[in-house]
Amino acid sequence: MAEISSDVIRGYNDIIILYLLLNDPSYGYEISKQIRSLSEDKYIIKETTLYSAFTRMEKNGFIESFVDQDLAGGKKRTYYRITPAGREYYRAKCEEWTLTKEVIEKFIVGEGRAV
Amino acid sequence: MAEISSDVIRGYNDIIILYLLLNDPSYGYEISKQIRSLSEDKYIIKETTLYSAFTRMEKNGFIESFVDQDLAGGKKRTYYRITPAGREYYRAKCEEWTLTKEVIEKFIVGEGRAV
DNA sequence: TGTCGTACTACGCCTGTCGGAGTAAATATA
DNA sequence: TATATTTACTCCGACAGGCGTAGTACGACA
Repeated sequence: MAEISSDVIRGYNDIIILYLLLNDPSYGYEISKQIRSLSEDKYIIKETTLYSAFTRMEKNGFIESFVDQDLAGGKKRTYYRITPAGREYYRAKCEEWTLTKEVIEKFIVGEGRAV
Repeated sequence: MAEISSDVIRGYNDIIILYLLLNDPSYGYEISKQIRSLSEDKYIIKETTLYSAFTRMEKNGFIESFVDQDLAGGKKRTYYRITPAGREYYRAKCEEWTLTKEVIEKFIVGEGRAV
């Protein structure tokens, strides 16, 4: 089966992550599991990709972090919350997606057609 | 208006170029004009991107080049022709596109919906 | 006792894209 | 006739996101 390559997904990890933060704050491990289950195992984000996206998007003001210190065993967990700028960025990226999709589909030969 | 960013198009330039070689050989300048007109000016590929894609794809065996030496004034023009491996690569990339589109659309909130 | 799941961090490489500059001949415009 | 634009590339180096590898540390389960 075809796999999703890193070059193809590049530029979309941001919106995938932000989508999962639209309603509630969340954290790395949970988001990675949600991406996996929502995509029906078709896309499994790499940990390094995910956490570096958090760092970058926080730097850009699209998300904010806060730490839950009170987990069992004194463990901590870093949550992320989407900011208004992040919502705006998400909206813009969705528009860009629509446009990009239209453009790319002009260069795709549909299934069943001879190539 | 939303613009197509380089991160988003990354990974699709190959299929855009190969699509334009499916029926006939062509060359850089013509392909760049065709991309522009077919996309209705929504996507204008950068020259450096285009020519480095040629180099890379030739190295990978997806296209072959030949030179027309007989242009007016002794000018030459480098044409590219898609190979069977290139057709196979194009087909695979189209499949990947279908899959990727399905995945990404699970993380997109449609127009008119509150975000 | 050891492996699996949870929840990360750090380091550095790879690759496609792009900005900028340069070359040079043909054609269009003033 | 002089200048600008179009055609048709080439070279170099920078950038940024994704990813491989490794490491840390705790709890649960068998």
